[in-house]
Amino acid sequence: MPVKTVKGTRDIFYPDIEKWRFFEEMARGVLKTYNFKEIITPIFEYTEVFARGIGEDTDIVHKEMYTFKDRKGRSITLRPENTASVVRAYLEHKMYAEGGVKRLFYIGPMFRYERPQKGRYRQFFQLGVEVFGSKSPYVDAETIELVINILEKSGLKGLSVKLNSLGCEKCRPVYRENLKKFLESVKDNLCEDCKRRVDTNPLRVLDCKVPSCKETVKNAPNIQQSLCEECKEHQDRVFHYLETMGVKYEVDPNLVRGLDYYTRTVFEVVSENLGSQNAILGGGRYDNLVKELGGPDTPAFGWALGIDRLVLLLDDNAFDFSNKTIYVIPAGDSIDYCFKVAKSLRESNLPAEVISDSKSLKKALNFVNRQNGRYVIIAGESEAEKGIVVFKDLDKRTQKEIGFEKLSEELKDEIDK
RNA sequence: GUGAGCGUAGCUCAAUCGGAUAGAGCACCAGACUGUGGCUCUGGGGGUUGGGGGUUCAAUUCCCCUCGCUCACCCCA
Repeated sequence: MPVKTVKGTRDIFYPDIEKWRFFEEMARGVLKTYNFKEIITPIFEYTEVFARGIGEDTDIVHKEMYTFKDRKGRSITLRPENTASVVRAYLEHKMYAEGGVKRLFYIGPMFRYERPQKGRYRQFFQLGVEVFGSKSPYVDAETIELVINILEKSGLKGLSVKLNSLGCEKCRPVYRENLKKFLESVKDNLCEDCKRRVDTNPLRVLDCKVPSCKETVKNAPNIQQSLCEECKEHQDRVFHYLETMGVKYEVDPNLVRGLDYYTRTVFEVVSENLGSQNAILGGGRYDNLVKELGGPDTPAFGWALGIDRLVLLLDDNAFDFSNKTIYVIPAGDSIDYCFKVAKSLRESNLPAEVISDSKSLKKALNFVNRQNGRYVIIAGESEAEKGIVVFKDLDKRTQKEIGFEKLSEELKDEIDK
């Protein structure tokens, strides 16, 4: 095997691609009904966009980016996520000047240099949304409801929605210090990783899976009880709207997200049917990012969904993979006639394939069988002379003659759509 | 970056304690069968056993290195 895909990347093709397209088209439809507009940003940006947008201290920026120098020596990075790029675009095109609320969605590949495993790839695909210009908790709730809607239309089971608030620039630092003090006092009971995190990312300790850490952290100060009045009020209203909208959720005070920019609402949807990479989407509010990147003070909310992981969960049985192609088979020197027939079918929006390379009718029929094909049209010399075709339904084991002119009309009754 | 498991034909897998020309099923190609299908029968093409090195009279088998895949850790979608 001379050349292979790069580690952590893969080819996606039939039949899996059918599931991708189903999801993508369904999601686009839903997004349209919430008045989201698509944005396509470049898959690479100046490294600075991500370094500043995601946060220098995050793992993503630290060790997971595909960064290289272009021919002029500028540092370029393949996007590890898309929020930073969308914010950059929002600012570059001064979209804030329109006033009001801006709703954008994107869909496309992201790149992270990580060790691949189930549900985790170096090139993976995300569908995401960003809402700019609203600090209303209604936006938090509705944007979450939007993605729950998409998930429900995907037919997924065994999902749970986890919700938390990380506070704002006023209450978070206070909480962070209190937590740090607490963790220092119980440091001996923590795992090695967590001992390190006490300084680098104390909130992350709350989410550690090591049993001893879980136990230790049970008595840690709870962010839910440390929220300031405004944050508390915001969260209560998010809860209220979610309940009105019929979205079921659970509050998880230990939910922290890996990106620096989140404020207040954070959420995550996990599946019990994936491996250890069980988060299929995550997101939250980021009220300071736009300002930090040099824009006007603009509150924002967004989420990103892992399409690879979602497709992994889609039930094969929910898809019709049956072969609806009408195979057009020549007999004798009738390939010209076959094309006429196929053309006619295609004009009527019926999928047709001419079998031009088969040495015999028998072999052609054999081929169709192996393709799990059902419909065959024999368009041989004698049919061409009479201006008819022979239509066969291989499942029903029936065949009949149809006049060329009546082809699409008659087939509409025969073909199972 | 760390750890574990696995790499044999296109696919799924065999190959005894280290032993002969590495086999089978499915798939593919051809014929029986020159205009009517899934069956059957016959024949055929396919492999540097992931790669490199070592031990041995002899390596798919044992050892080392390396690459790849998978899962887990870290982290995340």
